[in-house]
Amino acid sequence: MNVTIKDVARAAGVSVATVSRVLNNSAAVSVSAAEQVNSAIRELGYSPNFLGRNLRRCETNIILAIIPSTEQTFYSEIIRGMQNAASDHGYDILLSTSNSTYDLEMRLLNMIFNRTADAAILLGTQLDAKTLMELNDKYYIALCCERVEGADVLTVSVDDEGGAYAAVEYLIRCGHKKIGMISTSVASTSSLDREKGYKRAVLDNGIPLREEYIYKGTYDFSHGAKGFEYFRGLTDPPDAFFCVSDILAAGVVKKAFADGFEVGKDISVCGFDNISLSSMYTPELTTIEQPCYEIGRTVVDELISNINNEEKTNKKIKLPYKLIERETVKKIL
Amino acid sequence: MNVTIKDVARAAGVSVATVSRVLNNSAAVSVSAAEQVNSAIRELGYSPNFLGRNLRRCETNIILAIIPSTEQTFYSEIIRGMQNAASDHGYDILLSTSNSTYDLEMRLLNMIFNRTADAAILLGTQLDAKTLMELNDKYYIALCCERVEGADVLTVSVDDEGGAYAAVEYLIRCGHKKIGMISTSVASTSSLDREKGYKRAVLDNGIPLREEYIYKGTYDFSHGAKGFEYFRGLTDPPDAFFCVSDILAAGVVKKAFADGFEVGKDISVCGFDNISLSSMYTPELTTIEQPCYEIGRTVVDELISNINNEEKTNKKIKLPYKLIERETVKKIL
DNA sequence: GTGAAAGCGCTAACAC
DNA sequence: GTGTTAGCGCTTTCAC
Repeated sequence: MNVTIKDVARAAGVSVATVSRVLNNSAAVSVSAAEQVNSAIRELGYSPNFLGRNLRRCETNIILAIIPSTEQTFYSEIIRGMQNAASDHGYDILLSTSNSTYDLEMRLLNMIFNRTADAAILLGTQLDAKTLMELNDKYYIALCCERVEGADVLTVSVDDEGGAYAAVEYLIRCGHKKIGMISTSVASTSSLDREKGYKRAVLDNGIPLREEYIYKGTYDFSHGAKGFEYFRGLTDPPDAFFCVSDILAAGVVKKAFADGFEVGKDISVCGFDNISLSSMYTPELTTIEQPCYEIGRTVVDELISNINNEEKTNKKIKLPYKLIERETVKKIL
Repeated sequence: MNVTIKDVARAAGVSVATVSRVLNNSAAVSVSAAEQVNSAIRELGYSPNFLGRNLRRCETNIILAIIPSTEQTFYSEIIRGMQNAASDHGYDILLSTSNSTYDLEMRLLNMIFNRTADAAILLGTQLDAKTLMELNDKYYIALCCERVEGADVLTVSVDDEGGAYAAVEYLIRCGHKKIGMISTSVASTSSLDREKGYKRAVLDNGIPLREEYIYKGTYDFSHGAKGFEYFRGLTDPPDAFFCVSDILAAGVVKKAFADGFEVGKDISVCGFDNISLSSMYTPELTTIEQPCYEIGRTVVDELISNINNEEKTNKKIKLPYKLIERETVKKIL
């Protein structure tokens, strides 16, 4: 059943070295020999065993991307970007999901320890800076979407702080002064950076910063509604809401509607990510778009350049966001 | 840098065979030797090179799952099911996306040809029955969610026809007699099976079958609106709509609302899948739920049993659906 | 309970 | 332009 390079060599009447040469185009081979080999390959239905090749070469040309879950639909474009970039360099991207779990993430990282993968990209990690730095010393890793404070590791993400700043400033420009933010209390640098942007935009525009205007929940849809309820309970509730994700924004839109508010007329909501849901919703979500495809391409390009250059750069790259004006923000002025 | 089993053996003062034995628990080793080895492993930070192991064993314990894209959020639970089942048998699931592209799918399948993966699961394939059967002869493959007509290959999916039948019968029970169906014209057996279910339910209930009541588009959200528009253009339009997916159902709900219809009061809509979007929508989507987690577990369990038994069963398994009553269906009676 | 050694399939010196 | 061969890191007989 398992036809090997030896079988091909025998059938073609040449040595295994010659077969290997035509397989890899690694050296000149006479046309006649090449023909011989190729027809033998075809006849025998030969396919090179990469376990042998990879062992010999000490490389797999596989990059592992570890994502928390495939539930987050906005990973989809990132992955497409990764794949295209990888393909350009002869690499393949393989995905696996960690369920945001330390144990599973470690088990998957094992693939780089045991040489089953050449590198790993972490889209949201449970590991701390110290561990990450140690890994980065011995292996090729990159962070994507979520940076880790203090980790000097190649990181590619959107400009979270700038995006949040733009969102809030847009809300202010539309006439809003009481702006609530729905963020998360989970350890997430993207949320933290977006909070920074929110605060800076508020302050820069001469609006007093109120701590009670920042609600922190989880990334779950239900926390959109919970956040909205929380704000409605305040004596002086906000009339505009900046959410750290579109899922959360959708949550407040749904809850607000259920409570009799017309979003985009009575109150305003702005999300972040621009996932496909955002334009499927009624009303359609105004949001900050991440350049997902570009993010994916960039991590992989940089990671492979690290692999090839043997001089890790550990760049921290922030790609530009884009404000997408749709229907959930009311222009008061 | 690369510490191997030899280094461990040397450091522990034993042979590589002994190290291998403690690594795999494959044979009795004296406690003292085992301790020696384990501490050497710890000291040297040794991690076995799986390329060597896999080459030797002719197996990788990796199952490749090829999905069209991660955009379809309902794969998420399927994957979780796959992972858990795989983990129970000492396997890992790796994902890759084919973008519904023949070339990319083939490139990924290459991983089973070149022994980088032990088996592959196809969630919606571009390959035809003949190719699939040939692959199934030489390798371990399985189909998930989408069967292929005439392919005698292990297949696990929801009971598509039964689910559609249940949806349409529910609509009828709620008092509807004019039921339109929004399906797809792409080659998809799940759509075809759901059409069968629709037709059977209509006929079984003494309602005449009208060909113009079946609209065929793509899986794209926009085709929900297009389908709705098409139906509104009919001289005698339906007042209930069964959609082949929740995305499509969401499309008709949004369009209907924009056109001034109150879904769940003026007209009814029922989807399929029960993706997370369905309960985030306003109104929330009535739909047919797929047992995603179970589907994932089942394919992997059966696939691994095929691998172990050396006697492929090629079962065709249809798992039960569940009607989820929410807000988009009006009860006329 | 342990070690020596063959060999998994492949690539890449090296010699011719 | 081609063949011989060592060896990648590992597991597993086989002998002791």
